[in-house]
Amino acid sequence: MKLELQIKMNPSLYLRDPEQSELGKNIIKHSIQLIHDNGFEAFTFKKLAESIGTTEAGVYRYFENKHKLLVYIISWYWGWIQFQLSYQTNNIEDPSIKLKKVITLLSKNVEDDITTGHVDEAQLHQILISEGSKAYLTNHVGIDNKQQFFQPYKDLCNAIGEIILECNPKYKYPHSLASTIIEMAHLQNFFMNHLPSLTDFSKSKDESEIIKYLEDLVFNTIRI
Amino acid sequence: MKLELQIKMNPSLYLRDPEQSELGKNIIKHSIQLIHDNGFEAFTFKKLAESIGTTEAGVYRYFENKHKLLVYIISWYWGWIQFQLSYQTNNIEDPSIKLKKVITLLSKNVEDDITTGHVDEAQLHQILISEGSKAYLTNHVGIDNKQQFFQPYKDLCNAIGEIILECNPKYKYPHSLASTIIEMAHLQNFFMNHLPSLTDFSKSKDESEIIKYLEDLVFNTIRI
DNA sequence: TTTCAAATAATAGTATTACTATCATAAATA
DNA sequence: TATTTATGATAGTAATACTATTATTTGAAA
Repeated sequence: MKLELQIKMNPSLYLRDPEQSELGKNIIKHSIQLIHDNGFEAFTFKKLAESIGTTEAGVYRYFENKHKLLVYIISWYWGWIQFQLSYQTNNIEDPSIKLKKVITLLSKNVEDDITTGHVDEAQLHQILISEGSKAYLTNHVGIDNKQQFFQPYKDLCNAIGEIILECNPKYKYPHSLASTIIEMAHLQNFFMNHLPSLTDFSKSKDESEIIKYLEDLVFNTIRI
Repeated sequence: MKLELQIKMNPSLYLRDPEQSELGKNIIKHSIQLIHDNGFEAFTFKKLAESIGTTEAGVYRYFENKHKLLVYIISWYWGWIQFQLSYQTNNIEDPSIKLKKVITLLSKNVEDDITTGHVDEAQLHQILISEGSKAYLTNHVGIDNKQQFFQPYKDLCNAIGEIILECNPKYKYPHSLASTIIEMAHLQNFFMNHLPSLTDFSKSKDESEIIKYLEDLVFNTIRI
């Protein structure tokens, strides 16, 4: 039996559900590829259509605009991370071991997950590092937020906050620390690779150094 | 005698020095206003020209494109912060008091500094919160970095790293912690105002809560 | 098996953006 | 006074971010 992981997406993000057709899946697959390769600014629906072998109008039937498509794939990623988190921390008692798993999960370069045919998680992880914050750093963040576009991020943040509170029920900033962990796992990775003097990570450019930094930061902060 | 603060800018950022003419100063002033009001995505040289009362071509004589203009005003801001930092920590012996000043300086909503005629620092601070990371989260970050576009940010990061080391000479990640402080001072502010469930700050939306969070984070991390 | 609706392909068109180019004029300077 | 230099006014182009129309294919219900 072949297991397929399905992540439930907010229907306001799309006009037609891309999971329900070959064209839809191709849109997701090639979007990830193109945004990964050239960045979100250089990404256009025309290039995407050409890469798939369909027309611009074809893409517009699935997504209203490229911003919603970006939010879609980012939401998908957070849903997938949420699943990985519950899977990997299942049956673990010690909350500090759970928290270490979280830090590693967010910081380590991901391998492609074969149970999700049309999504390359490794590329998606890179997209999150370089483009993730563009999902919410917009003028219309309020409108998007009202439509729950950032729910998967918030859910993850809550889940991590819970683990932090299990480690230290008296810690006062579990959500802020959770969002700090998430954002810094990505940003320190970006800095390490592109602006290394903003970090203390040697030229090896190894994510394990980011993990050490974050573990030191987090456990010194929450220790009682 | 009237003191005017001049911040030395990287000449590769502009075609003609905007400090040297009325039109140039107007470009800076109105850019800050427009980016603050409508966000960087909605900002165009046409709208800017209209707002000043000049033509698009007039703006292009000063800046090659809107990205360089954004990097320019952001660099200016970091230069100004650097100055504030050295000014405010001058004659202070205790490094942990210096570090607290840094956190406050980065987190607190800024007031307009009258010694800089055409720049509204309060608006600039808001721009940094919402648009700051767009300066480097691009495809061409490597090229920009080679041209030293991010030098003011790096200098600030180094200066903060030095203070961290004064507090604890054995701390292993002074630069990463410095960039974490800078980025989180802004990001937690953005979250507080737009995605509050990613933080633990009450509805008062008071930056002093961010300061408390960061002080707790930083001093627990570096304490010996 | 036919029929009918839904999905897709092909093409065209528009407003805006991000520029480049040209030429005339005003101001500053040598 | 001659001449550079900055600005203003206008025009033009390729690309982007869409919308609209029509024709064709496909797949499910009658």
